[in-house]
Amino acid sequence: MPTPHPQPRRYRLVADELRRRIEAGVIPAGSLLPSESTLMAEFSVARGTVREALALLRAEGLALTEVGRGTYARPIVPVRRLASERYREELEQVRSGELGTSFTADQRVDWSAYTLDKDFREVPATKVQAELFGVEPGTMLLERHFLFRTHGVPQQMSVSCLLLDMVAGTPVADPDNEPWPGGNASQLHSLGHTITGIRERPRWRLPTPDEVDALRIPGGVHVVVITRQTYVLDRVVEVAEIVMRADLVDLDYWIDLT
Amino acid sequence: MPTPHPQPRRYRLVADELRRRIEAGVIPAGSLLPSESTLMAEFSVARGTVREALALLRAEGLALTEVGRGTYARPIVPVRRLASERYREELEQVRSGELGTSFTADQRVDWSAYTLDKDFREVPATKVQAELFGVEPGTMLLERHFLFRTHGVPQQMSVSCLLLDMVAGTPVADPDNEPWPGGNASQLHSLGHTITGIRERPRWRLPTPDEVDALRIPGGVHVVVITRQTYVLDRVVEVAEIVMRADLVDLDYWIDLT
DNA sequence: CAGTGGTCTAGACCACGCT
DNA sequence: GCGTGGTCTAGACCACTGT
Repeated sequence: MPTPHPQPRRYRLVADELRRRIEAGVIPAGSLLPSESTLMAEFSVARGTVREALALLRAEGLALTEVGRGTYARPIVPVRRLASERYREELEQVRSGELGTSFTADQRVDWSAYTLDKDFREVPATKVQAELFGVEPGTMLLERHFLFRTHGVPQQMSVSCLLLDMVAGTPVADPDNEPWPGGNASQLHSLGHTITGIRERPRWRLPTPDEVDALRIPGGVHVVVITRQTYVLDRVVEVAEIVMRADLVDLDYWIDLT
Repeated sequence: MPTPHPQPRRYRLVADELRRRIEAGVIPAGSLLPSESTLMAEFSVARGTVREALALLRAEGLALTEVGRGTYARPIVPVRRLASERYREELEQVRSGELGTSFTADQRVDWSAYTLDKDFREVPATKVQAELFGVEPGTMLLERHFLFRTHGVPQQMSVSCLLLDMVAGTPVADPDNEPWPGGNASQLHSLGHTITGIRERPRWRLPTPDEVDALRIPGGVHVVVITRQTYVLDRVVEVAEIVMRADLVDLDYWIDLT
């Protein structure tokens, strides 16, 4: 809808003023904006106009809306930096055999605030999954569905798949062993596979209704979806799809050229 | 706006039906959807309801809208894979001293379809720029604004900054030398700097009015913004911000753990 | 319960793209 | 000029969240 109407465009004026107030701190982060009816009165516009202004602010990531409560300025939330280097750190741990020592102990302490919903299924690979693994469609996979929470708040959904004949009968296939100390790298190491590389393909989209529900995503917030392939040499040993609220993460990739 | 109204919700029904038609190929990619007034008649709903349905399809990336023309199913467009490995390839070229030979020649052929708008400025570093470079705010920078086109179609906007006292008086500071064979890596190599790493931080947002204008972004399409820092050892030698239509690129990062 | 946002209607005027 | 979407109004009923 690239720019008709050279005139005022009232919904823009309303949005501009609200944006100004939010950025100036007149409306502090996390606090409620005036209600739609208040805004109708203040700016002398119809409700539809107010709602268009609020929709714009939501799309810009400046405001969130909850039914029955109101629209509020986006609270300042701790953003999780998702740096590619975290994989290297995980692997260092595994290689040095230091699981269960200081670093892992620290992790465990952090884990006290974490809870994990898990659901393991054995399924034949879909066409997409097969392509990502480089195997024939129908090859059996162990599909592991996770929902991570911090202090009870849902943070991340993921589906991680392993080739079933690589894990069947091992502790990795037992959901009771999750969360696994040292994570994926450690898990694969226990199966005799040492990760040599990871490929990540991030994209952004609207959340599905399932995701809105599971992650309690407020109106106007998008999700980041990362498709991850874990490699041992040229072989893909794990395929995962990770879904997070886009406003809670900050992707950070390091490309080493030495 | 997480899900009130357990009932039909008409705009959803309209959107669902249109989505079905698009995915089934009843409405081929690139072709126009029925006009809003046609949809009003077909589904017996008010115009606002039709517009909400179309807004949803736009937000999902399935439809694009152009004023005076209509709303059409997203055409199938060649998506550019933005793989991190491309930096390694550039660097290989530079290292092997093969600029001007086959590979570069091929590039040049490709370049025949490219045009580049450029605008160089000498500016003091803003706080953000200074932080990215690791220098004091106010340090002079060469700010290079580029707009890339393929066959005349704007594809990518970028602003690439170099430390002015590193480039002043060199061919790199002359816009007439753009596009530079071999790209950034080659350019920095000519200054005696061999790149050792790159950090990229991708994010996603609505386009600014400037971006809508420069990149001719249709309604409902977002942009990917990549903040790039080019490193020589621990020193940042280039900082760039790259803006592309989100529906035309596919980010692909490889994390080597060997 | 009152107040919030979510959905929907039925009008209206305007700027834009085509023919 | 006609049809397109962009904006705007003034109503209405509903579900959800609080008290």
